[in-house]
Amino acid sequence: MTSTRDRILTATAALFQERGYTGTGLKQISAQSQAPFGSLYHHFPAGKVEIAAETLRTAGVGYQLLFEAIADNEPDIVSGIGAFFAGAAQVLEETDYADACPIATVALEVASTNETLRVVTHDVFELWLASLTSRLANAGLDEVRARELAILAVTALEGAFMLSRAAKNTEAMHVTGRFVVAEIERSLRR
Amino acid sequence: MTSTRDRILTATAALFQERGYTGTGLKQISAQSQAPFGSLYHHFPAGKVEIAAETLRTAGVGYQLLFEAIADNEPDIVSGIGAFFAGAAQVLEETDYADACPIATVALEVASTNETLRVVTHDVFELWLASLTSRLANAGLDEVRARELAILAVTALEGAFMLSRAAKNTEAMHVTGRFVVAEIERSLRR
DNA sequence: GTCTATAGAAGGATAGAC
DNA sequence: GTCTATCCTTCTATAGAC
Repeated sequence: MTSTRDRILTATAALFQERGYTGTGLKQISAQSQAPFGSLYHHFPAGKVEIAAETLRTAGVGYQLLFEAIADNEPDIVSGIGAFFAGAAQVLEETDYADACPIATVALEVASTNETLRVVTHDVFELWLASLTSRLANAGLDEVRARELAILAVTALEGAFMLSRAAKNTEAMHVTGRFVVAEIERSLRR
Repeated sequence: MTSTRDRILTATAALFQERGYTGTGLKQISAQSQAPFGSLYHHFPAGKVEIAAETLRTAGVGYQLLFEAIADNEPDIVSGIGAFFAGAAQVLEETDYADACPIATVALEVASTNETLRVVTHDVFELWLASLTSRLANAGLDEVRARELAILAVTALEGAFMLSRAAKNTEAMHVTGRFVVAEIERSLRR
């Protein structure tokens, strides 16, 4: 029982992953979400930018919940992050390298061209960093170190998505994940 | 004495950094390069994809030369990579976070939508990895470890560009750069 | 050969029928 | 209030004037 509005956001998120913001047309969103074209403007009067902003915020929260679900299934934060990188690699393989980060492509596209959306992508990254920082701090790290490691994890993940998708293999995701895990382990042992 | 062809490639690289592939129009390229619209098709008969492919290859080599120039000015590979991250942060600040990686945005946009350009972005990343791997191997690391560290450096750099541009600050670039430098130092000491 | 003018398709947005 | 048909702009690409 998904609402039209939800279908629009889900379809847009998938299109953003694959084609980015400028590469995604409203007519594509209408087709893929099985929503009549007019419904787009009924639910999002401000048009494409409003759809994009809502999609990014929703997908950003969804991605965080996915991480937390995976992390909560693991004994500690280290294996939680390891499992997340491994899961990302597996999803890439299973979807022919289409299902990656719903924010990344759009973040780079809008950083210098659309201030409204740039702020939304920034907010999503900060949401992730805050969540990860607090988990690392709970594991025993001081706040400063926890945030630094969170930043490393997110930047490394995003860069690994980029190289893995370009290469159509998971080498970068696996290698990068191992480094991040090792670095966090080392910090915790200190 | 820059040729029309060179001006087209330079202008396109700048537009790709700021707006990405689908966000860049041929008319913008024509205007920014001060080349008549017809000249685009004179020099690149296959149109936009050919311009993009040439731009990515040229900018990819240029970026590698920039890294090597910086690295050759430093006493060792560790401070070379440190200087590169620091330089990237400085350029971001000086250009209001517009002048970043000429490949990154396009790489994510085309990964699932244009096989020709996907391969070009992959080739550029592999060029960088090969160069960096050989420098790390020359510094004393075995080939496997050298390639792993090269992958970490490139993924971390690309992710740091993404978060720094979204945030309009250099925190991610500085933090990430320090981790990469520390990791390489540790490997070399072993 | 260099460049302008335009074709044909696709983009976002909107008016108004029902 | 849902949806279709259309508007105007912008896109890539090309034809042909000079």
